[in-house]
Amino acid sequence: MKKTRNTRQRGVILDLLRGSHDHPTAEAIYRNARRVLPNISLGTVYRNLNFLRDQGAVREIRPSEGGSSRFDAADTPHAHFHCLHCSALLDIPLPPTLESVRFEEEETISAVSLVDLHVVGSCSGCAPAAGAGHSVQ
Amino acid sequence: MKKTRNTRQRGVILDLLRGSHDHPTAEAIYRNARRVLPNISLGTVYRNLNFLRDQGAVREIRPSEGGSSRFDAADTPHAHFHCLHCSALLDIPLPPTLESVRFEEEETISAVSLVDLHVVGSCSGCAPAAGAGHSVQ
DNA sequence: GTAATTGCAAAAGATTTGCCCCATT
DNA sequence: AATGGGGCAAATCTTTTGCAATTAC
Repeated sequence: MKKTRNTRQRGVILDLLRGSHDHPTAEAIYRNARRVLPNISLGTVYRNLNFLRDQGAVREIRPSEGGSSRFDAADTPHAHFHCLHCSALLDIPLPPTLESVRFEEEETISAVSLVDLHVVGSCSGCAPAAGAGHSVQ
Repeated sequence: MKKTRNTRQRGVILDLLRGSHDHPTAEAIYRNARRVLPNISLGTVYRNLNFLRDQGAVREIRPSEGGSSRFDAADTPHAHFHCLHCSALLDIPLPPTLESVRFEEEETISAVSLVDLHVVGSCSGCAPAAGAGHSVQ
Protein backbone atom coordinates (compact mmCIF):
# COMPACT_ATOMS: atom_id res chain seq x y z
CA MET A 1 0.00 0.00 0.00
CA LYS A 2 1.10 3.55 -0.52
CA LYS A 3 2.52 5.35 2.44
CA THR A 4 0.87 8.39 3.89
CA ARG A 5 2.43 11.42 5.50
CA ASN A 6 1.62 13.19 8.69
CA THR A 7 1.14 16.68 7.49
CA ARG A 8 0.42 19.58 9.74
CA GLN A 9 -2.83 20.17 7.84
CA ARG A 10 -4.10 16.67 8.36
CA GLY A 11 -3.30 16.78 12.06
CA VAL A 12 -5.02 20.09 12.58
CA ILE A 13 -8.15 18.95 10.76
CA LEU A 14 -8.40 15.78 12.79
CA ASP A 15 -7.78 17.65 16.04
CA LEU A 16 -10.47 20.18 15.21
CA LEU A 17 -12.91 17.41 14.51
CA ARG A 18 -12.04 15.59 17.71
CA GLY A 19 -12.45 18.75 19.69
CA SER A 20 -15.82 19.78 18.31
CA HIS A 21 -19.24 18.42 19.03
CA ASP A 22 -21.28 20.31 16.49
CA HIS A 23 -20.50 18.30 13.37
CA PRO A 24 -18.91 21.09 11.37
CA THR A 25 -19.04 21.42 7.61
CA ALA A 26 -15.87 21.41 5.52
CA GLU A 27 -16.23 25.16 5.27
CA ALA A 28 -16.39 25.55 9.05
CA ILE A 29 -13.39 23.31 9.54
CA TYR A 30 -11.60 25.41 6.95
CA ARG A 31 -12.37 28.62 8.83
CA ASN A 32 -11.12 27.18 12.08
CA ALA A 33 -8.07 25.60 10.54
CA ARG A 34 -7.08 28.95 9.11
CA ARG A 35 -6.59 30.32 12.58
CA VAL A 36 -3.75 27.86 13.00
CA LEU A 37 -2.62 27.52 9.40
CA PRO A 38 -3.52 30.76 7.65
CA ASN A 39 -2.62 29.40 4.22
CA ILE A 40 -4.52 26.15 4.29
CA SER A 41 -6.89 25.84 1.37
CA LEU A 42 -10.41 24.57 1.22
CA GLY A 43 -9.33 21.95 -1.30
CA THR A 44 -6.88 20.56 1.23
CA VAL A 45 -9.61 20.40 3.83
CA TYR A 46 -11.82 18.43 1.46
CA ARG A 47 -8.98 16.15 0.43
CA ASN A 48 -8.13 15.38 4.02
CA LEU A 49 -11.69 14.87 5.09
CA ASN A 50 -12.10 12.36 2.29
CA PHE A 51 -8.86 10.70 3.22
CA LEU A 52 -9.79 10.46 6.88
CA ARG A 53 -13.23 9.22 5.98
CA ASP A 54 -11.74 6.49 3.85
CA GLN A 55 -9.42 5.53 6.70
CA GLY A 56 -12.42 5.30 8.97
CA ALA A 57 -11.17 8.04 11.30
CA VAL A 58 -13.94 10.41 10.36
CA ARG A 59 -17.57 10.08 9.47
CA GLU A 60 -19.36 12.08 6.83
CA ILE A 61 -23.01 12.87 7.37
CA ARG A 62 -25.10 14.09 4.46
CA PRO A 63 -28.11 15.84 5.97
CA SER A 64 -31.27 14.55 4.36
CA GLU A 65 -32.53 18.13 4.38
CA GLY A 66 -29.85 19.22 1.96
CA GLY A 67 -26.82 21.45 2.31
CA SER A 68 -23.21 20.55 2.87
CA SER A 69 -21.89 17.39 4.39
CA ARG A 70 -21.04 17.49 8.05
CA PHE A 71 -18.33 15.56 9.79
CA ASP A 72 -17.49 14.00 13.08
CA ALA A 73 -14.61 12.06 14.51
CA ALA A 74 -15.80 8.48 14.36
CA ASP A 75 -15.65 7.03 17.83
CA THR A 76 -18.42 4.84 19.16
CA PRO A 77 -21.46 3.92 17.07
CA HIS A 78 -24.30 6.35 17.43
CA ALA A 79 -27.21 7.78 15.50
CA HIS A 80 -27.82 11.40 14.56
CA PHE A 81 -30.60 13.79 15.29
CA HIS A 82 -31.08 16.72 12.97
CA CYS A 83 -33.15 19.73 14.01
CA LEU A 84 -35.12 21.17 11.12
CA HIS A 85 -35.36 24.57 12.75
CA CYS A 86 -31.86 25.42 13.90
CA SER A 87 -29.98 22.84 11.79
CA ALA A 88 -28.25 21.48 14.86
CA LEU A 89 -26.93 17.99 14.33
CA LEU A 90 -26.65 15.99 17.52
CA ASP A 91 -25.32 12.61 18.40
CA ILE A 92 -27.90 10.38 19.99
CA PRO A 93 -27.53 6.87 21.32
CA LEU A 94 -28.42 4.05 19.00
CA PRO A 95 -31.63 2.24 19.81
CA PRO A 96 -30.01 -0.83 21.39
CA THR A 97 -32.41 -3.00 19.44
CA LEU A 98 -30.86 -1.89 16.18
CA GLU A 99 -27.41 -3.17 16.98
CA SER A 100 -28.50 -6.74 16.73
CA VAL A 101 -30.62 -6.61 13.60
CA ARG A 102 -29.32 -8.96 10.95
CA PHE A 103 -29.96 -7.26 7.64
CA GLU A 104 -28.28 -10.10 5.80
CA GLU A 105 -31.45 -12.03 6.20
CA GLU A 106 -33.00 -9.98 3.44
CA GLU A 107 -32.48 -12.01 0.33
CA THR A 108 -31.43 -8.98 -1.70
CA ILE A 109 -28.57 -8.10 0.62
CA SER A 110 -25.30 -9.96 0.53
CA ALA A 111 -23.18 -7.98 2.96
CA VAL A 112 -23.74 -4.92 5.08
CA SER A 113 -20.88 -2.55 5.70
CA LEU A 114 -22.68 0.11 7.63
CA VAL A 115 -26.03 1.25 8.86
CA ASP A 116 -26.94 4.88 9.23
CA LEU A 117 -29.80 6.08 11.35
CA HIS A 118 -31.04 9.65 11.05
CA VAL A 119 -33.75 11.11 13.19
CA VAL A 120 -35.20 14.40 11.98
CA GLY A 121 -37.41 16.75 13.92
CA SER A 122 -37.08 19.64 16.33
CA CYS A 123 -34.77 19.84 19.29
CA SER A 124 -35.72 20.90 22.78
CA GLY A 125 -34.16 24.30 22.19
CA CYS A 126 -36.55 24.97 19.32
CA ALA A 127 -39.37 22.89 20.75
CA PRO A 128 -42.49 23.87 18.81
CA ALA A 129 -45.61 21.86 19.62
CA ALA A 130 -43.83 18.96 21.21
CA GLY A 131 -45.20 15.50 21.69
CA ALA A 132 -46.40 14.90 18.17
CA GLY A 133 -44.84 11.49 18.11
CA HIS A 134 -42.79 10.19 15.27
CA SER A 135 -43.08 8.31 12.05
CA VAL A 136 -40.39 6.09 10.70
CA GLN A 137 -40.20 6.11 6.96
CA MET B 1 -52.86 28.88 1.89
CA LYS B 2 -52.05 29.43 -1.70
CA LYS B 3 -53.72 27.25 -4.22
CA THR B 4 -51.80 24.90 -6.44
CA ARG B 5 -52.50 23.85 -10.00
CA ASN B 6 -52.60 20.47 -11.58
CA THR B 7 -50.15 20.85 -14.37
CA ARG B 8 -49.38 18.17 -16.86
CA GLN B 9 -45.74 18.27 -15.79
CA ARG B 10 -46.49 17.66 -12.14
CA GLY B 11 -48.77 14.77 -12.98
CA VAL B 12 -46.26 13.10 -15.25
CA ILE B 13 -43.49 13.40 -12.69
CA LEU B 14 -45.59 11.87 -9.95
CA ASP B 15 -46.77 9.08 -12.24
CA LEU B 16 -43.23 8.26 -13.26
CA LEU B 17 -42.22 8.08 -9.66
CA ARG B 18 -45.14 5.88 -8.75
CA GLY B 19 -44.38 3.56 -11.63
CA SER B 20 -40.69 3.10 -10.95
CA HIS B 21 -38.95 1.04 -8.35
CA ASP B 22 -35.38 2.10 -8.89
CA HIS B 23 -35.40 5.43 -7.08
CA PRO B 24 -34.50 7.60 -10.03
CA THR B 25 -32.51 10.81 -9.85
CA ALA B 26 -34.00 14.12 -10.98
CA GLU B 27 -31.99 13.73 -14.16
CA ALA B 28 -33.46 10.29 -14.85
CA ILE B 29 -36.97 11.51 -14.19
CA TYR B 30 -36.26 14.37 -16.56
CA ARG B 31 -35.16 11.98 -19.31
CA ASN B 32 -38.25 9.86 -18.89
CA ALA B 33 -40.59 12.80 -18.63
CA ARG B 34 -39.25 14.13 -21.92
CA ARG B 35 -40.65 11.14 -23.71
CA VAL B 36 -44.10 12.38 -22.79
CA LEU B 37 -43.44 16.11 -22.60
CA PRO B 38 -40.54 16.85 -24.94
CA ASN B 39 -40.25 20.44 -23.75
CA ILE B 40 -40.17 19.88 -20.03
CA SER B 41 -37.12 21.39 -18.40
CA LEU B 42 -34.86 20.04 -15.71
CA GLY B 43 -35.67 23.07 -13.56
CA THR B 44 -39.32 22.14 -13.65
CA VAL B 45 -38.49 18.62 -12.60
CA TYR B 46 -36.53 19.90 -9.62
CA ARG B 47 -39.22 22.41 -8.69
CA ASN B 48 -41.89 19.74 -8.76
CA LEU B 49 -39.84 17.20 -6.89
CA ASN B 50 -39.30 19.77 -4.15
CA PHE B 51 -42.95 20.62 -4.16
CA LEU B 52 -44.02 17.01 -3.95
CA ARG B 53 -41.48 16.35 -1.25
CA ASP B 54 -42.82 19.23 0.79
CA GLN B 55 -46.34 17.91 0.33
CA GLY B 56 -45.18 14.55 1.58
CA ALA B 57 -46.06 12.78 -1.67
CA VAL B 58 -42.47 12.02 -2.49
CA ARG B 59 -39.39 11.14 -0.54
CA GLU B 60 -35.92 12.42 -1.26
CA ILE B 61 -32.99 10.16 -0.46
CA ARG B 62 -29.50 11.58 -0.34
CA PRO B 63 -27.11 8.67 -0.78
CA SER B 64 -24.46 8.75 1.92
CA GLU B 65 -21.93 7.78 -0.74
CA GLY B 66 -22.47 11.01 -2.62
CA GLY B 67 -24.01 11.84 -5.96
CA SER B 68 -27.44 13.14 -6.76
CA SER B 69 -30.53 12.80 -4.66
CA ARG B 70 -32.84 9.95 -5.51
CA PHE B 71 -36.57 9.90 -5.16
CA ASP B 72 -39.42 7.58 -4.48
CA ALA B 73 -43.16 7.89 -4.14
CA ALA B 74 -43.74 7.86 -0.41
CA ASP B 75 -46.11 5.04 0.39
CA THR B 76 -45.54 2.80 3.35
CA PRO B 77 -42.64 3.30 5.74
CA HIS B 78 -39.53 1.40 4.74
CA ALA B 79 -35.77 1.59 4.97
CA HIS B 80 -33.29 1.74 2.11
CA PHE B 81 -30.43 -0.44 1.10
CA HIS B 82 -27.71 1.02 -1.04
CA CYS B 83 -25.28 -1.19 -2.93
CA LEU B 84 -21.78 0.27 -3.04
CA HIS B 85 -20.88 -1.66 -6.15
CA CYS B 86 -23.74 -1.14 -8.55
CA SER B 87 -25.34 1.88 -6.84
CA ALA B 88 -28.68 0.15 -6.72
CA LEU B 89 -30.99 1.63 -4.14
CA LEU B 90 -33.55 -0.84 -2.85
CA ASP B 91 -36.47 -0.61 -0.50
CA ILE B 92 -36.17 -2.95 2.41
CA PRO B 93 -38.61 -3.59 5.23
CA LEU B 94 -38.07 -1.64 8.40
CA PRO B 95 -36.79 -3.65 11.31
CA PRO B 96 -40.10 -3.98 13.16
CA THR B 97 -38.36 -3.11 16.36
CA LEU B 98 -37.57 0.35 15.05
CA GLU B 99 -41.16 1.33 14.52
CA SER B 100 -41.83 1.47 18.19
CA VAL B 101 -38.75 3.30 19.39
CA ARG B 102 -39.64 6.50 21.21
CA PHE B 103 -36.93 8.97 20.37
CA GLU B 104 -38.72 11.65 22.33
CA GLU B 105 -37.31 10.12 25.42
CA GLU B 106 -33.98 11.69 24.60
CA GLU B 107 -33.99 14.94 26.50
CA THR B 108 -32.52 16.85 23.59
CA ILE B 109 -35.35 15.91 21.24
CA SER B 110 -38.68 17.65 21.37
CA ALA B 111 -40.48 16.15 18.37
CA VAL B 112 -39.56 13.67 15.69
CA SER B 113 -40.96 14.14 12.23
CA LEU B 114 -39.20 11.32 10.48
CA VAL B 115 -36.63 8.63 10.88
CA ASP B 116 -34.40 7.55 8.06
CA LEU B 117 -32.62 4.24 8.06
CA HIS B 118 -29.94 3.55 5.47
CA VAL B 119 -28.21 0.24 5.10
CA VAL B 120 -25.10 0.28 2.94
CA GLY B 121 -23.26 -2.73 1.58
CA SER B 122 -23.36 -5.04 -1.39
CA CYS B 123 -26.41 -6.58 -2.92
CA SER B 124 -26.82 -10.22 -3.85
CA GLY B 125 -26.26 -9.37 -7.49
CA CYS B 126 -22.82 -8.01 -6.70
CA ALA B 127 -22.20 -10.33 -3.76
CA PRO B 128 -18.49 -10.17 -3.08
CA ALA B 129 -17.33 -12.08 0.00
CA ALA B 130 -20.68 -12.24 1.70
CA GLY B 131 -21.30 -12.80 5.33
CA ALA B 132 -18.96 -10.20 6.75
CA GLY B 133 -21.57 -9.03 9.19
CA HIS B 134 -22.48 -5.43 9.76
CA SER B 135 -21.66 -2.48 11.92
CA VAL B 136 -24.16 0.09 12.91
CA GLN B 137 -22.71 3.55 13.27
C1' DG C 1 16.02 12.49 -3.27
C1' DT C 2 11.37 11.02 -3.93
C1' DA C 3 6.75 11.11 -3.92
C1' DA C 4 2.84 12.45 -1.09
C1' DT C 5 0.60 16.57 -0.22
C1' DT C 6 -0.27 21.37 -0.57
C1' DG C 7 -2.22 25.92 -2.52
C1' DC C 8 -4.39 27.90 -6.03
C1' DA C 9 -7.61 28.33 -9.42
C1' DA C 10 -10.33 26.34 -12.67
C1' DA C 11 -13.70 22.74 -13.51
C1' DA C 12 -17.33 19.83 -12.58
C1' DG C 13 -21.71 18.48 -10.74
C1' DA C 14 -26.10 19.33 -8.66
C1' DT C 15 -29.64 22.32 -7.64
C1' DT C 16 -31.84 26.84 -7.49
C1' DT C 17 -33.48 31.12 -9.31
C1' DG C 18 -34.90 35.34 -12.24
C1' DC C 19 -37.52 36.56 -15.81
C1' DC C 20 -40.86 36.55 -19.12
C1' DC C 21 -44.42 33.85 -21.29
C1' DC C 22 -48.12 30.44 -21.11
C1' DA C 23 -51.95 27.76 -19.28
C1' DT C 24 -54.94 26.39 -15.46
C1' DT C 25 -58.51 27.85 -12.83
C1' DA D 1 -58.40 37.89 -16.04
C1' DA D 2 -55.57 36.59 -12.60
C1' DT D 3 -51.68 34.19 -11.21
C1' DG D 4 -49.42 29.71 -10.47
C1' DG D 5 -46.35 27.32 -12.95
C1' DG D 6 -43.24 26.42 -17.05
C1' DG D 7 -39.00 27.02 -20.08
C1' DC D 8 -34.69 28.71 -20.58
C1' DA D 9 -30.40 30.21 -19.09
C1' DA D 10 -27.66 32.16 -15.79
C1' DA D 11 -26.32 31.88 -11.09
C1' DT D 12 -25.17 29.54 -6.89
C1' DC D 13 -23.35 26.23 -4.01
C1' DT D 14 -20.57 22.26 -2.96
C1' DT D 15 -16.99 19.36 -4.03
C1' DT D 16 -13.31 17.75 -7.05
C1' DT D 17 -9.21 18.16 -9.82
C1' DG D 18 -4.86 19.56 -12.63
C1' DC D 19 -0.61 21.40 -11.90
C1' DA D 20 3.54 23.38 -10.24
C1' DA D 21 5.72 24.12 -5.83
C1' DT D 22 6.58 22.32 -1.25
C1' DT D 23 7.69 19.22 2.45
C1' DA D 24 7.65 14.89 5.19
C1' DC D 25 10.09 10.93 5.18
